[in-house]
Amino acid sequence: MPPVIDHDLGWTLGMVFRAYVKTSDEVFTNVPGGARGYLVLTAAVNEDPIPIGALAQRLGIDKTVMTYVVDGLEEAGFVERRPCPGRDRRTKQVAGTTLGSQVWDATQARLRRGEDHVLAALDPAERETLRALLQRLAVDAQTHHPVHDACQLVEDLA
Amino acid sequence: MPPVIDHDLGWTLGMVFRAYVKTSDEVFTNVPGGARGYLVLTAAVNEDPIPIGALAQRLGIDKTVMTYVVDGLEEAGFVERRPCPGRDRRTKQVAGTTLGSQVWDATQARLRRGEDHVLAALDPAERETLRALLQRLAVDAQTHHPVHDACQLVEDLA
DNA sequence: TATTGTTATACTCTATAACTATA
DNA sequence: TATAGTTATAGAGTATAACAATA
Repeated sequence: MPPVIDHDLGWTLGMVFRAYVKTSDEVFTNVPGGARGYLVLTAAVNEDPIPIGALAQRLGIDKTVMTYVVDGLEEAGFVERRPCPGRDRRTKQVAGTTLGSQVWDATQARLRRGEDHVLAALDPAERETLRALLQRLAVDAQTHHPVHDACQLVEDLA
Repeated sequence: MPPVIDHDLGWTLGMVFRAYVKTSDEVFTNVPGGARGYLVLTAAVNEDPIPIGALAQRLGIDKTVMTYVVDGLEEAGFVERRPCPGRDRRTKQVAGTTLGSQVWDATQARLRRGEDHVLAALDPAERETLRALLQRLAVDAQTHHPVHDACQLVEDLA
């Protein structure tokens, strides 16, 4: 019998994702919150600051999780919470510090090697193709806010 | 500032993986063990039977998890544990039942629609490309047994 | 009353290790 | 003594809901 499993999207995605997570455990030892902390740090250092809640939604992180991820990064001195410029004093934004920027740069380099490890089976062109396709799916999933209305999906499947 | 996050492999993989998991929650309501149960069922129904432990390793599932996944499938009557043909009476293999086969067929169809949902942003050719690339990475990760020796990776990253 | 961010609780996973029966 | 499968325990992770401050 042929290896049916190899064609299963769930299996392939899961295997690749877990391989990435394993690698990231090694890469992100210096970043509180691991891969998720790195994600927040990336946004804080490189992107325009937005309210914490909005960032959580954008990254696909639960807002309660976001709180202690930011806690960890702030304790390490990589980011800091600031009041938002607007006049709504409830909102805070997360901004990267100089130290955070340096750490991010260094981690970037390590990450690239970690990713090479995961993508070792593909040549450079294929890696780019994969990245581009995944990016489109991810952005699509985020904008459509995945299957947030499960009802519609259930109908689709019926 | 540009959206740096969108280019992060960890973020894209995570988003797509979670979108898949969400969808699979809807698709696999009739399969004990969810996506993982379906994986085991797929192997049991379609592939040559191998010892439980070997199957666990092949699917990337922990052997203790495998036990209760198989428990669930067996209670539902979708698979059954059998002694292995060889003479080692410790090993058992998981074989799909007729009912299991029928359930698998039906679930297959639902799954395809669920996957279409996740891959909606890509055209048919792109979907095939993505599947093929992921498959190669997954098979590679499984054979190389991911980063099972983290030591070597740590060296690589140093 | 609704919303932002935080805290607290409970629950679900998963990883570890111990156990049994064979070898 | 080592291995296949199972069981039991504990720890990490996550989701839910309640909370304080502001709107």
